[in-house]
Amino acid sequence: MSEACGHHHADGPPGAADVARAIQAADLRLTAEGERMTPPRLRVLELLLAAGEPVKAYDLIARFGEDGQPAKPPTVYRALEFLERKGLAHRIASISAYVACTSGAADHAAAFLICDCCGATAEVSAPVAGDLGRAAEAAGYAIQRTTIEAHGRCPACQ
Amino acid sequence: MSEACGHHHADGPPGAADVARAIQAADLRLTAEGERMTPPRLRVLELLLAAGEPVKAYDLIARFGEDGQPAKPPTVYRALEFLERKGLAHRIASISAYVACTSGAADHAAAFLICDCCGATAEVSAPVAGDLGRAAEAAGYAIQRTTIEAHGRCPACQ
DNA sequence: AGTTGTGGTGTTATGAGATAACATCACGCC
DNA sequence: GGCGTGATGTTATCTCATAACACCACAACT
Repeated sequence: MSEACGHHHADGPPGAADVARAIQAADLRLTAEGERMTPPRLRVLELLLAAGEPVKAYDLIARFGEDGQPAKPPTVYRALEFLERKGLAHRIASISAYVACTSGAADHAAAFLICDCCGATAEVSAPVAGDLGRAAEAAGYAIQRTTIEAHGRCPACQ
Repeated sequence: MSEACGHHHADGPPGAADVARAIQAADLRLTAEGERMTPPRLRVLELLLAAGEPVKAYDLIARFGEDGQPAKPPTVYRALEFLERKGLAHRIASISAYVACTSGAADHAAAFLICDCCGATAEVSAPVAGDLGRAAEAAGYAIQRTTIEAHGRCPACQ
């Protein structure tokens, strides 16, 4: 995904300390909500956080085992569904990939800026009340969730 | 796709006359641009227009032959890619489906309101210059294309 | 008319993404 | 201890999409 172009990119993956911190925060939040951070969920979240960019489901499946043993697809897909439901991860539909949430908010709509050159993504808060909301209101639609993804070039790749 | 709920829905599929009109307009525009409206492209556009709602690729494949003979996947996917490139159809990533364009504009970014109950969709013009554009500018991203899809309930299904 | 390049189509095969169905297990609760 | 619920393990399968290659149509040029 990354390094499709020859550029130098500043944002490397987060260090182990960052990952640990995010895991702990997630753990706390789940416990507070009466949810369980089980081993497969933890593992998938770990992989997403460590990647720091969108990851394909089958890459997660391949990386799942500590020893290189792949997981079975449902194991990972179930973890992803849970993480997404809890707002800890997001699916990026336009590239069929998954990414750890970088917003602190518990339950939120997200939007993404995706670099087609290096794969970097930036999560921004979804403009729920903005233009799209107005269009929906005009058409009489009651919106429940949104998929908002913008593709282009990140600052480093321009 | 439609009729998942028991409601009555006003917007039926367009009649043959509407389809014919849209086809002719598309044909004119392609000719003007030096592109060819070949049989498979025409057939796929016809199917999309007749459906009047998002259609799965393999449904197009199944319906392709006049006599019930399915097409080969590449035939339909190539037609879809062409139609999308020319702005005559759009892919809706969040449900992996395709829909005929209902905007007259030749080359445009689109956004969709999708009813999870009955499958109805409304195409609205993408808010390129709006919130998302501002977020992209703030993050230094140069946007090339967008995927904007809102899911919820259409007026009839609420 | 022959030739050649380009873009489109037909066909086979396979790769990539996701889920259904069912057995089993862990845990809290009474 | 017995039960209900939610999570996991496992097998199989389904859906979505594209690679690769042969062949064909058509325009442009000579």
